[in-house]
Amino acid sequence: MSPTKVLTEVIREWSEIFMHRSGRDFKRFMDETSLSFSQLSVLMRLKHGGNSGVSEIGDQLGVTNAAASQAVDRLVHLGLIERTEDPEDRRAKRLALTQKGNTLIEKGVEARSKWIEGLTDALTLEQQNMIISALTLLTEAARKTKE
Amino acid sequence: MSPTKVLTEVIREWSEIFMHRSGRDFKRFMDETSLSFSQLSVLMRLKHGGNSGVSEIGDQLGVTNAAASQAVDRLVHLGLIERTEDPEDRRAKRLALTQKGNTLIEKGVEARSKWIEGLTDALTLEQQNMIISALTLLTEAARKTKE
DNA sequence: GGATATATTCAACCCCGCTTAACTAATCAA
DNA sequence: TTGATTAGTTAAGCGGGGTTGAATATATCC
Repeated sequence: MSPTKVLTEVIREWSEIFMHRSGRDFKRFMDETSLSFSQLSVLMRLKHGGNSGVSEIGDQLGVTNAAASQAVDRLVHLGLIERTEDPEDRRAKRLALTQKGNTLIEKGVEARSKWIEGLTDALTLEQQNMIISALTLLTEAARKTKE
Repeated sequence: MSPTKVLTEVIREWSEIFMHRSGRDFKRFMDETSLSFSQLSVLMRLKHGGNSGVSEIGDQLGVTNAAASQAVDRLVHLGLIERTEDPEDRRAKRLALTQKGNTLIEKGVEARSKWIEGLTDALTLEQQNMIISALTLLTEAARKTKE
């Protein structure tokens, strides 16, 4: 079997396990925070992709601006995001995570990566170093393919 | 900095990127298939954890049995799962993916791992081998920690 | 056999997030 | 300046998926 074929197979298996566990953790996170999929998507978008306006949120979520506006509004009332007028174009709003929103998302990421960290406890130092190198490679490659 | 500290950091970063992209892909998959988070959870449970009854589905989803029953019913009508009487205990039903449901989930997994496969194209053979080893280690470790 | 427990479904109701449509306000352009 | 366009909000209504509680059928226990 060619190495590329093996790599594909390995990636598939890992992705499946990762998605399965992370999906469960994500669901739990939704329940704990009482936030919907869309609401968390908005928060992660702001965390990851920087600030943006309401329409961009709607585009990303694949919903109408009205729906995006409502979602944003709920998050503002929860104190998780800030909605200020854009000084450059006073029709538009600039959205940003509040401190509270930011730490909430970081808690989520932390929770969802904790189980992987548990996996590495039993590994030798050499194996850990290999994983560091491998994930670093993947992370860098992913960063390069912008969006 | 200790290697464990670095490893934790590397895992966090990789998880964050992975979750972000996969989350987006998952959302797209939900839209394309017109299936809800819960419905896909049920399908993945059946794909992953083997067949089960309605109550177990409910437990896993964290909803009442009535809700689980309804979710199952919708999926049966969509032809994605099969609901047959359990011959051992005729009060219970045994749920299983149909061929259609199975290929649908596999399509989903494939779609969600494809972007990672794209990342590895530009890597040397040596780097690819390292990633194979690393992900294999992680996958095996994950399999060992049952559930 | 009769009482009780278990697995699932049915029925009625509720809430949330989406859509469409109408509206406000700011900007652009002739 | 005024008409068209763009960003966002608001209101009304719908549907999906949840809940509780009763109903049904089978299992289990004495």
